[in-house]
Amino acid sequence: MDKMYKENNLSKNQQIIFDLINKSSEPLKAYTILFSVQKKGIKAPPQVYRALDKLVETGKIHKIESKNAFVACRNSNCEISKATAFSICESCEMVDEINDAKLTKYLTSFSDKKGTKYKRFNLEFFGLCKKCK
Amino acid sequence: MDKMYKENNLSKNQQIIFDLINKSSEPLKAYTILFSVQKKGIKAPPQVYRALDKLVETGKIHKIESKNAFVACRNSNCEISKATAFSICESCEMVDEINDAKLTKYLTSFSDKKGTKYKRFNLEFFGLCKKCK
DNA sequence: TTACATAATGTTATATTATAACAATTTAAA
DNA sequence: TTTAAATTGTTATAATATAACATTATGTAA
Repeated sequence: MDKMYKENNLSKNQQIIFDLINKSSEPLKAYTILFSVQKKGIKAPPQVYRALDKLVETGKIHKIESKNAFVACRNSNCEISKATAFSICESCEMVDEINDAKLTKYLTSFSDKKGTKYKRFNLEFFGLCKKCK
Repeated sequence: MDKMYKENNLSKNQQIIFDLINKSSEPLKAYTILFSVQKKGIKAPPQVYRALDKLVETGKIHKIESKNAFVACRNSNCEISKATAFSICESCEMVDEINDAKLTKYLTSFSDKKGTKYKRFNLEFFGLCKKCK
């Protein structure tokens, strides 16, 4: 049978779900995604979670842990999600990815009191966004 | 009736659940806690979640967002959980609270490109702990 | 002390988030 | 072209968390 996808490295379900997240202005939850893509034939949670897992793994999206929700990566510098930072508005729930070279460098090179370095971090800032202030 | 608690500022359920988390060497999940405290009369999820919420609110414990689990605060400097940082071992799942004044100061005073400052942050580092390395 | 507001508790049911397990198909590539 | 790996489809269920409501305990102020 003809190949069903090839233009890029995403599979059909991955592409559908990435597109949805990518054009969203806010973090999307797994079941919100599920309901949105049912018309496209994605009918069950495992299909969504598998695509999300892969997209996270490849750095195309990030999971906002404090919200159990997903955003598209806006930052070519966070190679495969080793170093992620977000600002989260406590009022409107808006999430922005922070792309700050100095911050990344500071945290990437951080070592704790025992001298241990870490290969990955996730940082979530909370406050009020410009609109809500 | 006689007052049931007063030695400190925690209620009965809060104290039971705090004690359990405080003496644990690893993060505890809500349902693990629930099973552990059923013999003490705490029988339903809302009782656990309410105590956890209050303990988080007052800074006695922290939630490890990437694990949906809770640890006791080991750091008198993270006043009411405004500035939390943890190291998480990807192999043995061990979690340590990081208490590093420079790090805290750096992140507390961080402002993004638009000049926005944040009133709270949570940082999770991932890597291998000393034992697992 | 009594009366009142607030906080905490107990309880049932249910909502939300996530994975296990297995069969089938598609893809890449040897 | 046949084989391994990745992806998909599907059903069921596990794990995490909250809604809603009734009751009791606690702190405080009249």
